[in-house]
Amino acid sequence: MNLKKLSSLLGLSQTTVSRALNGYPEVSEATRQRVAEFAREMNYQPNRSAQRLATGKSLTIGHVVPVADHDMMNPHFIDFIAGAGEIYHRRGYDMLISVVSEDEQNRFYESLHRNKRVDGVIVHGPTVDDERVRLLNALGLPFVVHGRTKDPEESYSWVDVNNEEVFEKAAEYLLSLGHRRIGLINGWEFMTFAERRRAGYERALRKNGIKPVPELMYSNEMIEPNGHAAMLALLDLRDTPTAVLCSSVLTAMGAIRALRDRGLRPGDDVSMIGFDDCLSFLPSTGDGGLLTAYRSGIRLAGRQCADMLIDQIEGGGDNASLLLNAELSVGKSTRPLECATAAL
Amino acid sequence: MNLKKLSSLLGLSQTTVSRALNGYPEVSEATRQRVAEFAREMNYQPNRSAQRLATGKSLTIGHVVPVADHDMMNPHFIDFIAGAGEIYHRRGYDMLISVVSEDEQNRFYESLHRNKRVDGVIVHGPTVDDERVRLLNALGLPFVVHGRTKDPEESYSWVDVNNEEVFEKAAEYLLSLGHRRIGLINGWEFMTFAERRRAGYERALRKNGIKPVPELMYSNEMIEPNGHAAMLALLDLRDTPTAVLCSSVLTAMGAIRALRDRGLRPGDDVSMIGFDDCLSFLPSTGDGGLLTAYRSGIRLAGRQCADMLIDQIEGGGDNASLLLNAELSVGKSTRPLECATAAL
DNA sequence: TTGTAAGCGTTATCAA
DNA sequence: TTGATAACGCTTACAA
Repeated sequence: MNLKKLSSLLGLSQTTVSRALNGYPEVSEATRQRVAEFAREMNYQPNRSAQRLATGKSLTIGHVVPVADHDMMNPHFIDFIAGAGEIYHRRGYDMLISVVSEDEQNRFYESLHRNKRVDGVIVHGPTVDDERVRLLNALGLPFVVHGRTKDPEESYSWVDVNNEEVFEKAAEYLLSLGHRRIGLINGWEFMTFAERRRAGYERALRKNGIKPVPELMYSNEMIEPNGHAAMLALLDLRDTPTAVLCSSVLTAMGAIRALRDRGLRPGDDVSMIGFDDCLSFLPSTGDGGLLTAYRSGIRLAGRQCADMLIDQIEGGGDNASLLLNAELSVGKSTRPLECATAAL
Repeated sequence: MNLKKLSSLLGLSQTTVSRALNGYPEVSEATRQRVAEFAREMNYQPNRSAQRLATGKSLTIGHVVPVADHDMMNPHFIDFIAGAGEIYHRRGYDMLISVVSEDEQNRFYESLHRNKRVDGVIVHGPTVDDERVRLLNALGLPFVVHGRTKDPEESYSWVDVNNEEVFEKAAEYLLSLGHRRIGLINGWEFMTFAERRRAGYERALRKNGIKPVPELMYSNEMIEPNGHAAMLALLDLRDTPTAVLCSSVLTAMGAIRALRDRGLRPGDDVSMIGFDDCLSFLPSTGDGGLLTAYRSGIRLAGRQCADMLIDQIEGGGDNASLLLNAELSVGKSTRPLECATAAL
């Protein structure tokens, strides 16, 4: 069933039927009713390709993910996608996810644009100096970055969490509990979020007269085994940390496993704070939970990015930005220094 | 830049240019070369919507995921997507992911089909009696199921793991170590894979003269906290199990946490086998790893499903099916019964 | 080997 | 308020 048949059956022109279906004002209420009802009855659904061709809009948002990059195809990503997907569905957009090798990536963005396959894209996992931002700006393809680059001059839309502030506050919280030797298990620091987190951590230390030392800072992909390895290394130091800050709930889990391997207990022996994106398949963190953590719903970030991008596409609009606040919720993994068993 | 401009610049007809670009045989090698080069030079990329409209193919595969269903939007899903996405990219298809509420789901499949938005879909997480299979067969929309329904008469294409056999073998392995009281922490048993796993588990017990008892069997969403809760409940039994079979590496992690909460150790006190989909962000399981597990790469399943579906679409082909084998790799979490510390 | 012309199923511009 | 008619950019008979 297509427009032509539908309209001939109705004894109307395609134009009128199309207008009726798309809510144009110049259609009489009577015919609109009749058309709508008949269309439903006939199970008519407009051919999307034809619509796209005629309007020049694809009604599709793209997400390009590098195939080998674990840091992107990670459990956080799926939650983001779930959030964004809700919005796309609600606002009548399709979500196109492309799995592309690292080196084809730029060419692929160009192709998405030239092909007119998407009206815009979401950029995941921005690095400190991300070439995608320049590329997309050059192409004129609307986009929203989940996160930020380092350069404050670059203009683009973004949704991000207050990473620097959060890690500063987290470190300060540990300092307020009396901890002076605090470890950091961070993500890759060519990723902006990780760089910012380290900056916040270091600032808190410095404000308290403590010099950040490299031996307490680890930077790696945020997966459980890396948290485990980093914590083991920290525990092997001559002067071990009494508290550790983790950039992810996954590395925090690994770190806790390392503590247990050494017969230590989180909280009791070493205080731990994780940064949690509220992954639904993991144990609950936060108030009363296992792990003291700053929490920021990544699903929410997905929704916000999607809405912002569509607003931009439809409004032809200016760049926007949104800083989400992560908040601390105290669990069982942090303890004042004096309450802790003498470590080792 | 579009075909019209490109061809007029070349002094050729659209037809010839189109044919040259699409590898039709009736074009002279000389012009093909010339066209190809010029197109590259001009950065020409065909408008996908126009192609789709003209050919009637969308070159798109759909994945419909219910929004509220944690069991689907889970970390396994992302790995599947990564695998499928690789194939789509390689074979020139787009991946459309739709996040839809449970109750719109069927209508959405219809709409995808009527809209001509996809050439086929992958069905995730089939239940024992899955209405989507009937719906899609009725619609005539090509699809491949990742998993199976219960009804062996239903005809459709699928890719699945030997769930029943694997759980039978896993239980037998535990039995061979001397364990007689074996717990099962399963997924939701309206999902076919979980039902099959229980069947395998029960068969192994019965073959060894042991009657499966409900108090040792848990069925729930496969997330860490549920594994934790189930194991706690098992440990609260008057007669606790000496070994436990977990349907997921996530519930296995929760179960291990529960053991630790009670001062017990996996392997030493309670043997554990998990079913692992090789989630890259988790600690390694298998040979020499923490957890004895049956392993089956879910990413591979994604690739297989994608290839099978595209073959079916392009070949106009018959239904196919593929049974993947999971294999046991022994880690540190299983021990002969006599070596175990007397539990509790 | 190349070209002409008719779709594909919409939307959008005019005119009535 | 409605209707012809021309795009939209490609593919594909059919002709040459």
